[in-house]
Amino acid sequence: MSKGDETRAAILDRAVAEASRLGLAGLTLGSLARQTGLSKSGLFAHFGSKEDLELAVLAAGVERFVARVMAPAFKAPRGLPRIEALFEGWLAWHRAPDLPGGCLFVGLANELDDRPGPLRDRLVAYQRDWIETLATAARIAVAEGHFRADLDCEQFAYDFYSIELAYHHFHRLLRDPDAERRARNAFAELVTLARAASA
Amino acid sequence: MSKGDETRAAILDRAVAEASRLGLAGLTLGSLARQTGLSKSGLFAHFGSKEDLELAVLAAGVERFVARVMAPAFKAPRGLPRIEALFEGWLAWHRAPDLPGGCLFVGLANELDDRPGPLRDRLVAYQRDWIETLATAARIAVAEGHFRADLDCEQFAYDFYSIELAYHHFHRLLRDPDAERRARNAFAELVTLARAASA
DNA sequence: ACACCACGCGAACGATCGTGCTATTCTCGC
DNA sequence: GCGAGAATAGCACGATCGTTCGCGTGGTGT
Repeated sequence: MSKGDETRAAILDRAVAEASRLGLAGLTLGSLARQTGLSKSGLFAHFGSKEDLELAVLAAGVERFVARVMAPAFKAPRGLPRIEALFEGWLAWHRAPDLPGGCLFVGLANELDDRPGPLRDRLVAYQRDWIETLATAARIAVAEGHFRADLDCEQFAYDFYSIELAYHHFHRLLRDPDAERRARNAFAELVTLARAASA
Repeated sequence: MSKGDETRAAILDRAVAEASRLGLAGLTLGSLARQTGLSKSGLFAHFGSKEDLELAVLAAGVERFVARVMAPAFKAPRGLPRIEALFEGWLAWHRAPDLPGGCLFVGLANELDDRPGPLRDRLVAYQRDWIETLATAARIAVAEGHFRADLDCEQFAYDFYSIELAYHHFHRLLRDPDAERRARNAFAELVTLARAASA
């Protein structure tokens, strides 16, 4: 890795952490330059524009998410074990030390939901992928006989996702010490319902 | 109402809408002045500082939320009907025309979760109130015999809230046309579980 | 109707934003 | 170890941020 790539990676490290805490609005070239010890223009040269930096931050976040949550889960056995691995991996993701502000995507989602552009488009695409992954995992669990045959797998993905969002909210905004327990309760209930024979 | 109060209210109207779409970061005195036809300094004079404006926006949002969601729900009969009214009122709240960016509080939550200060403190207090209201409503439903006796009412509030957050996410970011149906499904399931006799 | 004061405007402030240019320093292949 | 090209610094730019101040003007209470 050349010198340039090294510093670029170091910048992105700080940028991801900053974006996690303060969002893209709080991610400024000035503060980023201060934190990395670079000059503002020296830092800027690594990215053609602010938007390119933001895109790079998003890409770096996705890369980490895939490596830490997706990939390990796909090493777990198909069906319910994989779904449990996704749940656990995502819980750990929320508390990753390099994401001091919690899940990067939840923060970005609220900032970008009314701001059209390539950044928003990519985030939406990633989110759809992630939700589709959840739904597919549920379908596999049905095929494996872990979940009941008539399970609405898209609804399962929605409910799964809603637990994540609530955890983020209760943990990061309200600092609720019970947030994790509540999330686990909700997940256990969700799984129980998915296993049960249909009514 | 004096002239000053009138313009102040008009400013807050625009400010609430702007904060709903773009968050507090996108809420600038300049754009607000342009939209209201005031000069920047003239507008500024109505609020001692940007933070005071933000606090006023939050207060105005809470006022509307109470008037449109809380108050009507408390006119509904105690127990399950009231809980259903809370759910419906909140669904309507998300799509209020004066909140073009969706629920004001969800947007603010993500912006303030790592930004200490009086603004964050107040938002947290409001959110705790809202959650406590949900839990209390569930306890009443238990007392009325609508919900089973051993229901975990705090967990119920968590699950209820998670549906709201997921709806916001699927509706506003992903523009998912099924968002409302998914939310209703999840709510129906939540109620069913709360009614059922304990396992 | 008059006086007064709230109300709003205009100009300017220092800071910081993202972004160009030019120069200097450093790195790495030969 | 030298020369080419990448990497970084320095400086300046226009724009916009929140904020201050002084000055008019028009709404308001008597």
